[in-house]
Amino acid sequence: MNSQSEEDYLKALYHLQMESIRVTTNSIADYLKMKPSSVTDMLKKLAEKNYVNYQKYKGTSLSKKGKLVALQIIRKHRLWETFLVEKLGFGWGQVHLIAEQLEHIKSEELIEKLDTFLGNPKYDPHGDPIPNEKGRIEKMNQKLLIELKQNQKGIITGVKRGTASLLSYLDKENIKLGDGVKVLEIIEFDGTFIVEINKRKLTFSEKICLGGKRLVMEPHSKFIIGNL
Amino acid sequence: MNSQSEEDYLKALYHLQMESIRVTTNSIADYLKMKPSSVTDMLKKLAEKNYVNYQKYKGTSLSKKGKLVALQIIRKHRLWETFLVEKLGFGWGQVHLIAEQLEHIKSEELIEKLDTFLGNPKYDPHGDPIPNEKGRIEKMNQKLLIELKQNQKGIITGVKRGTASLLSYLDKENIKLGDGVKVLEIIEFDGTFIVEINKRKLTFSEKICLGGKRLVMEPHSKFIIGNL
DNA sequence: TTTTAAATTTAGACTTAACTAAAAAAATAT
DNA sequence: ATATTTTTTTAGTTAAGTCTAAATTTAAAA
Repeated sequence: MNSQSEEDYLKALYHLQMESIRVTTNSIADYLKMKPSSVTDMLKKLAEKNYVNYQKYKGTSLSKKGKLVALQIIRKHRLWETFLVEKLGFGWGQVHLIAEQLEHIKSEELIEKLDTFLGNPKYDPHGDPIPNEKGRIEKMNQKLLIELKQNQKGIITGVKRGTASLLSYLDKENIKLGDGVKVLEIIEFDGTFIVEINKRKLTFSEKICLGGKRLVMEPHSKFIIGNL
Repeated sequence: MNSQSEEDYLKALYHLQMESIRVTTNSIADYLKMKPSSVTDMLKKLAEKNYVNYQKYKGTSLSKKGKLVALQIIRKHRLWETFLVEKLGFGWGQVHLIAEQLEHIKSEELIEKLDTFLGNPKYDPHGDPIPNEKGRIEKMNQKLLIELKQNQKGIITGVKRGTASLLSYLDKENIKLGDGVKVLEIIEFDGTFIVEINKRKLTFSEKICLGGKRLVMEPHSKFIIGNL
């Protein structure tokens, strides 16, 4: 049985591995808001348990075993988020912190019954895919909003890197998964998108559309357009 | 914010206070399966926080503040148990361990929304009352099975001191809250009850009917009969 | 290539919540 | 009323997971 803390590290590793191949000690520390020295300690422990491949100064990666555990936590997290939004009526922006606690509840049977209760959903309320019991993820055919040209249309199927404040904003504007988007205009000067959603004209700054700093190298758009 | 451990102690205190006025260090240790010395440490800490009235060698009682916290944890526990049974289809006997984890999830809003989702239930699946947000408990008019005489009838509205093995047994025999009970015969020799439930004849040993050791002084019957 | 800066690890300390063993207090029995 | 037993507390230890400060390694700049 793994501790809550171990699970947090494995999950962090998984998310960081999505974004860059080499996961550094500092990036984990940043992500988990801890000091690098604490991270080193835990990495040693996880390596001992064969959850990660760790070599001093060389960075870390999840082992097969570690990845599976990470995916199971992510499965729990996303199922609980779905429950909170679909059944309890929480907004997009409110569920993350609660799901962060619920994901550590230990019971195989609970999670399988929850999955059934929710109707075996494939995607969570943010449009992220829910891994199955074996850790398999079904990827959606998605594009980033930034990739759309003028007059092109799409359907919102997710929000990438959604911070609490962005998600609350979307809640407030009543923008949901499944809503159609049409790009009315892209202002060249600053990359602002003017779009139509639910017959309303909205303006998204480049920051909302892209998130992160290195626009050209790693264009992670906040909005994902695809077939819901 | 209280730790999981603190919450466990407060809940234990509450339950033990139901059964006897003076709660001793050893009884808490027994209940929580810990050593008395550990209990002493925690009691000091809880006294420091004004959750308990603790005086060396003199026993402990919950303060008003501590009782409120305990009742809120019990509220959460019982609402989650209701969810597990009503919505996810767990059996009576399976839910306790999971609810024991879920009761520590921190979010006022979550628990209020869960309450609404469940239709503001007054009693949990074991027939125990669910405290409201303010810690108020609505008591049911209940009798113990042992109090019934031959040929008297009742409705099962709860199971007192239900151990996992008893609850599993009841699950297996398909005995549920709301089922009618008629006492067919009481065997004087060993106090065995022969009852009819769901048109089936069943035999309950005195141990099932009473639980605990001191039958005369503290007759805590496992079954409770009342108006559901 | 040497120097400087940044990233990482090590060493040692702290906190929480448990433990064991021994001491002290209270309850019970003689 | 004293001796014995039981209960409770104290003192010191341990493990997990964090931290700070210092040392070491790697990466970047001059």
